[in-house]
Amino acid sequence: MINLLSNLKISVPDKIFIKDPESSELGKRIIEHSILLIDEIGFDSFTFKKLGQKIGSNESSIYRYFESKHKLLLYLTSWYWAWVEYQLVFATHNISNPNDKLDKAIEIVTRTVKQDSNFSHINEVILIRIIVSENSKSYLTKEVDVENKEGYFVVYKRLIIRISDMILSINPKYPYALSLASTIVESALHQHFLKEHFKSITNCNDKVSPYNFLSHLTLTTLR
Amino acid sequence: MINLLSNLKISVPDKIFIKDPESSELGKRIIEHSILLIDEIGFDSFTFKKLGQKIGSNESSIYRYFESKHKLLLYLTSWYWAWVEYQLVFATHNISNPNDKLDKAIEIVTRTVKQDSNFSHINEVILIRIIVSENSKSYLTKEVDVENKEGYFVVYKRLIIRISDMILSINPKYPYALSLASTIVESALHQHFLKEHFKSITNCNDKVSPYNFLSHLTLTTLR
DNA sequence: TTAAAAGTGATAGTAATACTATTATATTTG
DNA sequence: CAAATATAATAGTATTACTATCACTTTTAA
Repeated sequence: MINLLSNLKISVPDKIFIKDPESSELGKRIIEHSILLIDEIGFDSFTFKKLGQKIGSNESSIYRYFESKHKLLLYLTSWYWAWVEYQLVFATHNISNPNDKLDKAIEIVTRTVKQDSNFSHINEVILIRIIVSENSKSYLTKEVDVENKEGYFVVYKRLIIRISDMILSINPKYPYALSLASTIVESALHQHFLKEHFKSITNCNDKVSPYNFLSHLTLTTLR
Repeated sequence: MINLLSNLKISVPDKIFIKDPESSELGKRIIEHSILLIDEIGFDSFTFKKLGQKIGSNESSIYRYFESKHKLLLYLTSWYWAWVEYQLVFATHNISNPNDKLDKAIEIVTRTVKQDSNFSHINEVILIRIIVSENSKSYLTKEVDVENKEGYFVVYKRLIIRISDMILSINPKYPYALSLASTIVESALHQHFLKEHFKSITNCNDKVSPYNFLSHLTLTTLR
């Protein structure tokens, strides 16, 4: 998978950026270090000025790639969901048993990676951490409907629909396939958060993972 | 219930505020209009200056009640969860059948109210709307661990634990009671959000409610 | 090969934000 | 009636989230 992925470009809706950060060295440094800096200080305190200082570049140069830090966050979240979608499609396409297929999908959307590898400038281990705490901020805004029309959330929605289709192929009569799929994905992130910060309201810990919980929940519901 | 609640003071951890907004007219106006203004322009654009203009008062006066807009959000979310907790305890305490009890609890955490009534200065219909889009911003911060130690999230956590206990009284061997409880509460908000903004990834709509989905999910899982 | 175009960096400037501090005035309470 | 408390008004600060301009360098295209 490593070699395969390193030749593959994860595709992000192109209205999100002004200039494709994959198209230049500076662009790649912006992505690489924005992930590190958001992880370090949080998205709320993150600014293009601070990022510019980190990468030895100028604030104004970063604005040539993204019109705001919100758009940069949309880029990172879209990239992440596209990466998860790729892994999900790749890992499930040759599984014929519908239960096994869905279970593999749940494994992929719930897991955290131990080490990054595939894309030289993107540290996936850290990217997951920022997705857990920042993903929902990408859509919990007053502009969500406008941005949704612009297609900024297509990757995320497509992933949910893929999982929903897997649910329906196990049980075509299950009436809440989309809601269950969106809950699996959202709860996976939420349980990872609780495990780190609100341990008293989750059963997840070093031994029990969000995968164990969500896999059990889904398969008992559909049985 | 209306008369009962109007004599009851919902209790919010007192470290959240500098001066109790319930203790004065100005304090009540701050709460009342912060709910309306956050609903109108979103928490990100909300400022104490704008709120001051709305209520014909001064920015500096509002700072005597809350040290930041983040603390005000913590106040509103704590108030909301305390209100939900109260309703949950009240509505379930005389139900002896564990399944019915949990189902009632799910009904309460998933419902949106049609009209407000109980607390003159708090519009609960609108408060729920802002909880759906702003609740997670209260804890998705770099300061969450410090604030958790200060007790800012006790109400929310206590509610989850109550639901978890109800789950365990149905099935004491179910190993994910806390995670299921936290998922029910989180998913309830999330499905309400999807229903309004990302209709293509939820089955909830005017006819199917988050309650239908989550009640079905929970009861089939525990059966 | 050379001229134009594109990319980057540096500097400056703006309106708004998220506060803090001070002083004056009004209201409540003992 | 004096003292304490609450509120309002004003000013000030550092930072944010940009926009604009200009200079310099590198790339590309004729």
